[in-house]
Amino acid sequence: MMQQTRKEEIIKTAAKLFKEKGYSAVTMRDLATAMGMKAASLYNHINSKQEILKIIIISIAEEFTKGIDVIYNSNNSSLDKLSQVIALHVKITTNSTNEMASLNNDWMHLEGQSDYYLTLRNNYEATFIKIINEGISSSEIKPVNPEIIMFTMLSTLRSLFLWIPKKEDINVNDLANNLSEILIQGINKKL
Amino acid sequence: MMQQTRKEEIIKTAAKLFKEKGYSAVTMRDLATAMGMKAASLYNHINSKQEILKIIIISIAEEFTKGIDVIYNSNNSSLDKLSQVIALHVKITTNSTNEMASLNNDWMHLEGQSDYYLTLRNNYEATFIKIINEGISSSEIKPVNPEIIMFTMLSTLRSLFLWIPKKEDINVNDLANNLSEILIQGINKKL
DNA sequence: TGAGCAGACTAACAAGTGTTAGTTTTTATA
DNA sequence: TATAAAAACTAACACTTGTTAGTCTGCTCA
Repeated sequence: MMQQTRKEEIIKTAAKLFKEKGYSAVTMRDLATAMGMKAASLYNHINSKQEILKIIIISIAEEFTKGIDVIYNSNNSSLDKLSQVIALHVKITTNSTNEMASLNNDWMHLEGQSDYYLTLRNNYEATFIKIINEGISSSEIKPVNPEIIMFTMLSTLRSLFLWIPKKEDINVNDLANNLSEILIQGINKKL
Repeated sequence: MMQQTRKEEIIKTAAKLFKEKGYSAVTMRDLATAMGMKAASLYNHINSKQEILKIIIISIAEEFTKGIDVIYNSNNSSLDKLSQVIALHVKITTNSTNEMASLNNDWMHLEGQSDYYLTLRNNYEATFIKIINEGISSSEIKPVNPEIIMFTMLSTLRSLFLWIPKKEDINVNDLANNLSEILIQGINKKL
């Protein structure tokens, strides 16, 4: 239906405001003002503030889960898989920068639905760890604590939404390549 | 004065609640309940909700600024300085886990004081970049985009507050050493 | 042209917000 | 044990919150 457009506009605008101040600090009147309408009018398109948050977060979380499963089941080396995970984050974050902020900062405000989100996140991290462990087994990856490896990589990748909008000049492929270089090879020149 | 104790207790409790739900979603009645008192009684000790946030954030931000200045002005190699920065983050985050959450997530709710916070943060990042650039000049560090190096390291270090409380078994020194290894040497075993 | 409808509006609600004023209880010390 | 300070209380305030009900406007198409 064509009216979906308006609903999607509201959700996109909400994501932008949520990024700036967080879900709780954004009022329906703030959102309405940003949309150029009155708060009550929003309810012609959406059912509740909660629904907006749910749509933003769950759709992206599912995108990540699907993405990493494809990567895990491919026939590449473990290090290549990790590079592909990096590229996955860069791509999704580039396309959905504001939404990524809600995913990271506001998932705990999903009333009744945060269990589902946490399940998705736990599955994602479990697959991530499997890739690392297989890389250690095959001697591609140093035998460092795999949780610390994942933590380091995921911290960086989950923070991309803070950084990408400031660096519009940087090419997406370059960014993914630079991150792979740093995260996988390190920064030590070892002369 | 001895009464400071009570005020500090309130601030510590507030930091814990702020970490769980964010500044905006925590009400003075929530805080009072967690303290075992009524909301109005909080005002015998603190002036406002804002004041609590300000104390939490500004004191830690100043600790970081002072810490990195000492490291920058020391006579170590650039890579050693970076290791010390990592240890600084691990130490402060271990001692002030909940407060770090506010620093990262709620600084934008500092009404009228966020400019000062941003100044501190910009100074911190400028010094960080200087360390990296000097390391590149002296051929200790690979000539990768220094902003991306800083972003990678800071993302990881700023996320430590999410991770440290789950890993109480891990020794603080071990964690700092592992992070230095991964962030500086990379994870590639390069057989 | 006129019926229907998407989408805006105004007005209002009940509940929750940070905070204040004034009062009572608890604690410590002289 | 009396006194004063510290710290709790009750009651209330003005304002903001998400949301609902009901209405008006303007476009689409039979």
